[in-house]
Amino acid sequence: MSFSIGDLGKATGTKVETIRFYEKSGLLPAPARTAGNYRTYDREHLNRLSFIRRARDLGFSLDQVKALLSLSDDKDRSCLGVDEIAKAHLIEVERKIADLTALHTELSRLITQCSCGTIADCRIIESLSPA
Amino acid sequence: MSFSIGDLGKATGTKVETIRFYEKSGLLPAPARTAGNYRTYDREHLNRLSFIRRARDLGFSLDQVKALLSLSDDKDRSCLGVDEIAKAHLIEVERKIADLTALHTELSRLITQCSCGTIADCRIIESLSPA
DNA sequence: TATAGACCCTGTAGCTACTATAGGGTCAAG
DNA sequence: CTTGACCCTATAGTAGCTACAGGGTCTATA
Repeated sequence: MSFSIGDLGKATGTKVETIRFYEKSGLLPAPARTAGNYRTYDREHLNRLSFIRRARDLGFSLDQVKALLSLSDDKDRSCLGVDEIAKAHLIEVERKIADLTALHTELSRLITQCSCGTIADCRIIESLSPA
Repeated sequence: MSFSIGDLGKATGTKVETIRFYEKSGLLPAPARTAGNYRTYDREHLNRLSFIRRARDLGFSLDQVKALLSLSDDKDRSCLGVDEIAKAHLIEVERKIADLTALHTELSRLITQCSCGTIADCRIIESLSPA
C-alpha cells in the first residue's frame, strides 16, 4: 500500500502543506519519490503522522512531539522520559488554565460593572485608563 | 515633563523595542524628536501606553486594543462598542478555558495510567500510536 | 579634550505552527 | 490534445513581540 500526499492528508485530517512542513521540520522522514517526483508514503508514514496529529491535539509542541517520537522508537527503554515530557506539559496546561481563570474573573467583573451609558462613565474604559 | 523612550519603558514595564513596535503598528502615535533624532514622549503618551499595557494584560489582541483606544477617545459616545469587544473577548477566554480543561482531563488520565516501565508498555505512547 | 559607556536610531531576521500564495510540472479521462 | 485535479519548490504572511547588526548621540570623567 502506498499513498500520495493528498491521500495521507485525507487519512489523517492534515493539510498537504502541513505534511510538507512536518517533513521540512524533521518530524516526518522524507519519503520515496515517483518518476514524476511525487512523494509516496507507506503505512509507516501513516502511523507516524497519526502519532504526530494526536500529540499535537493534546497540545504538545513540535519539539516535544519530536522527542516523544524518538523516545517511542526504543521499545526496551524506560518510559521515564515520556512521563517527564507529559508532566511538564500538564503543568504548563495547568498554568494556562490558572492564568485564563484569573483573566476571566477580572473581565467578568468589568463587564458586569458597565452600565452601558457613554464612554465617559464606562467602567471598562475607566479601569484601563491610568489613575 | 518629557521622557525618553527608555524612561517610558521603565515607567510602564515595556521594552524599548516593544514601544517602537507599537508605534509602527499604529497603536502609539509617533512622538516629537529631539535635535539628535531621539523620540520624546509626554504624559499623553504615557497614559496611552499604560492603557495599551493594561488591555494587553487582560488578553485583548492588538486589533482590539486599537479599537478600544479609538472608542475611548470619543467621551460622549455610547460604550456599547466597548462592551461588545469585551464580551467577545470573554467568550474567547471561556472557550480557551474549556479546551484546556478537556486537555487537562485527558493528559491527567494518561499520566496516571503510566506505570513507568518500558516504552513497550507505556500507556502514553500507546495512546498516541494508532490502533 | 578625548574617550568610555549608556543610551538612542533604522532595518532586518528570528520565534511557533502553520497557511497561502506564485509559478510551474504530472497524470488520467474525455 | 486539452481540461482539470493533483503534485512540485520557494517564498511571504499571520501575532506579538524579541534580538541582533551597524551605526549615531550624549554625558561624565581622566
